[in-house]
Amino acid sequence: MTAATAAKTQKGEQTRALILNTALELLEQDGYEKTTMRAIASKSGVSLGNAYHYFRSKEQLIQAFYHRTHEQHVAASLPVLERESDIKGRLLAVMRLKISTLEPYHEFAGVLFKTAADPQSPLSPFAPDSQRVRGESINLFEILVAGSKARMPNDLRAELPYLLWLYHMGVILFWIHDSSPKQVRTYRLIEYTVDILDRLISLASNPLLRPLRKRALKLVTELRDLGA
Amino acid sequence: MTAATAAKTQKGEQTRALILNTALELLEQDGYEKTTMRAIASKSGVSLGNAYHYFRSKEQLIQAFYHRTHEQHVAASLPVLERESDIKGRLLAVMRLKISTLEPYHEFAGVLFKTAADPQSPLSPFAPDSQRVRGESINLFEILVAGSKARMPNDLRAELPYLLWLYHMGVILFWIHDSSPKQVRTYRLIEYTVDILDRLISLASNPLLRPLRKRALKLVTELRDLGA
DNA sequence: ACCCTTTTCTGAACACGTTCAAAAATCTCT
DNA sequence: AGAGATTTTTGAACGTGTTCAGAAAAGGGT
Repeated sequence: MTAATAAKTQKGEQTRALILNTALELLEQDGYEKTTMRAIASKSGVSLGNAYHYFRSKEQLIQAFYHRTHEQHVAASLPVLERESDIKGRLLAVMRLKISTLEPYHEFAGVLFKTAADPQSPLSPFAPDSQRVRGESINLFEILVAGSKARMPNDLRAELPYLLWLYHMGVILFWIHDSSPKQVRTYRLIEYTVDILDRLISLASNPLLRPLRKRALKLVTELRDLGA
Repeated sequence: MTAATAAKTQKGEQTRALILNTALELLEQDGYEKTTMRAIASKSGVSLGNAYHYFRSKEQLIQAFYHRTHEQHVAASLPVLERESDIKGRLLAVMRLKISTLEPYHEFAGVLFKTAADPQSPLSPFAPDSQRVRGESINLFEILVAGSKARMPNDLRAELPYLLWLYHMGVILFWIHDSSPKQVRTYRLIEYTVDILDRLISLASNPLLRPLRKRALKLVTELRDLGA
């Protein structure tokens, strides 16, 4: 169980769900700062201490929020991935949907990422605690790659989902700092970078670039091994 | 003045400096969490309120810390840049020095980055408030590029410092999450990526890659314009 | 039905970052 | 040197996230 104190009773499950739901509700409604633990407890009709019985910290609550938006994103992406086979189109759609899914929360996304960037936080995308969420997230890009007809070297194909996930994290980081109206810059960034990535994937089969490709992929795998 | 309330009197300057110094001292000694505003004020022999007269927030204090490590990094880099002309060697040295400069603070660097990642925070590397620091930081890479004999297209040469700064931010992000002993993984990352970047710069003159290069550079400039 | 264990829940407390009105010290100008 | 304006400094207060000892409720076995 990646979460905090699990509920061990039927009643417990109920209370836990109640707190979580009101938390998400308040979070969307009032943003991060205004959503105090006291407000959550109060609106849930629960004592402050009880909220902490089910959620180790305020960040825990946020993690649940993350997970929800991720599920929305996957739900929105899958239908598109069914009918689009071009890898460029697939990636473009998935990335655009990611941003549009996150759009309503742009205001306090900074705080989200802020806690996520702290490696000591269980919220960190690289932390073991969020491994499940990360796995699910990468999984989407596995589907994206597997279902495309794009021709590319096998070694690249194996690592591409992870690389695209990394890329997608970078785009989110950009988006968080993007204060342009309707986040125009982020959408522009996506259009450009997806085009560039598409070209790079095409070029990857070129023998001229083979050493470079090998080198880059070795970097990825070696760092992964060093991590474990 | 990017800082908080400036000191307007000689005495004020003194107190301001006193608070800042004890803050940095405690920060290095006890880490972020243990260094409370009360502790800083207390050790400085000043009231809590007075600390807030000179520093708008705890984060402000941290920004000063950032700046100090940056200056140390530049001081360590310049001598090397004098005697090394190969761009690969220059970049390798600068990046290694960056990490070794930061090394003592790895433990609480997460918190540093945590606040830095919040776009609403003046500490954010992309925020207008830290423009000066960012400018100085990019400046180091301008020196790095200008003093190298590497041949490359002019359009790339113009944007390379900024791109390298971006790259260096990415490495720092990786370093923060790197819990391997002595941060071996980060140093490995640097070796690999510097090699790759060096090869990419060499390849950039190749006509085959011209459209890709143009496209990538247009992305950079266009996003910059959209930002302003 | 009883007791004992486990779980749920409460309310008060703590330390923290931050704010603010007002006192004290300092500066400025005549 | 003195008066008025500005700056520095204080101390108390507020609301926050979080903790904890223990009360209340629920569950389980005989």
